Amino acid sequence: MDRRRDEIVQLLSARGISRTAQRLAIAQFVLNSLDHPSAEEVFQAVSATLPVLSKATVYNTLNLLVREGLLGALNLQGGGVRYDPLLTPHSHFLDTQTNRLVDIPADRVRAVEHELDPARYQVDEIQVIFRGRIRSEDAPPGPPD
Amino acid sequence: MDRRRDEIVQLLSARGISRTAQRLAIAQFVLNSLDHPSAEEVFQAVSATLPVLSKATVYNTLNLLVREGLLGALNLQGGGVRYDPLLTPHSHFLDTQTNRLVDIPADRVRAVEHELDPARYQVDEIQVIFRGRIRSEDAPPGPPD
DNA sequence: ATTAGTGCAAATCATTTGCAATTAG
DNA sequence: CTAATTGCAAATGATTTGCACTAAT
Repeated sequence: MDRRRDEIVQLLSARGISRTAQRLAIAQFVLNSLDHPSAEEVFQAVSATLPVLSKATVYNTLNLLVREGLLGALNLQGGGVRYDPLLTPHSHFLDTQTNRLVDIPADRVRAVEHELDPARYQVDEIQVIFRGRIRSEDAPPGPPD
Repeated sequence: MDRRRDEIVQLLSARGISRTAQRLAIAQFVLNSLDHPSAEEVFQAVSATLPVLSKATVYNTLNLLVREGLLGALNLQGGGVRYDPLLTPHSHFLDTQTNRLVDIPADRVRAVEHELDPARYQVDEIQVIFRGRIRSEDAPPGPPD
């Protein structure tokens, strides 16, 4: 991880996306973000470093990155889209207390993929969202079961 | 299935929801619907039988039913909430061709529930959405178009 | 009669779009 | 220079809200 300007420029120009200060800043922020930011959060964060920025450009650029397959988008309830730079298959856990969304490795839920009859269902994508509480982020070594 | 007025009235009054023509009509429609309608679709359908109806009332009533645990709500991408009268745990398959959303019995994906470490994650709800194509049109459950 | 529910229109919220000014190639 | 990109503000679409009016208990 930790993609920096050089790599970002590469990714963009490889797809014929012309290089602008706004796109660079937005892409660099969102492609390095760990916490699934909303468009508003991207706007706030990037505005801090790049004073000349409009929301329209944020939306345009985020849509562009998604369209080009560089960024994932997922919408949970509450009418807000969240962006996710992790493109390999994985699931999400939404902590209903903190509203924090954390990634769950794909192998944890790999079982699902084989549960539907392939003769009837052609599965292109599986989205799994767990909702509940995370007991501790840094897990103090609790007593084993 | 096939809940009709008597049962609906029961369900509502059991929760102290006063009986109005609008609520009855909306509840009767949505609690019997098989195809996960949107608020707009509920409005259209119910308006046909109950000419005096506003969208505000549709939203109010749908929110009420969800709040009272009589109806499920799920929002997929595209910014629209869909309502689901099936309250027992189950998954969904979204046919990306027809945009049709079908229920998948819970036992098909039961495996997921045991994949996360309960010491770290307290799972209250699991939402699974499959996206792809449904192959067979031979004898799908539910009425034909 | 008192309270709750409804309809309408205005208000929000997130996102999109039209267009003139600006910048990239 | 010519086309693409930006910012702004207005437009959109889904949902909510304020308030006068009507129906429920």
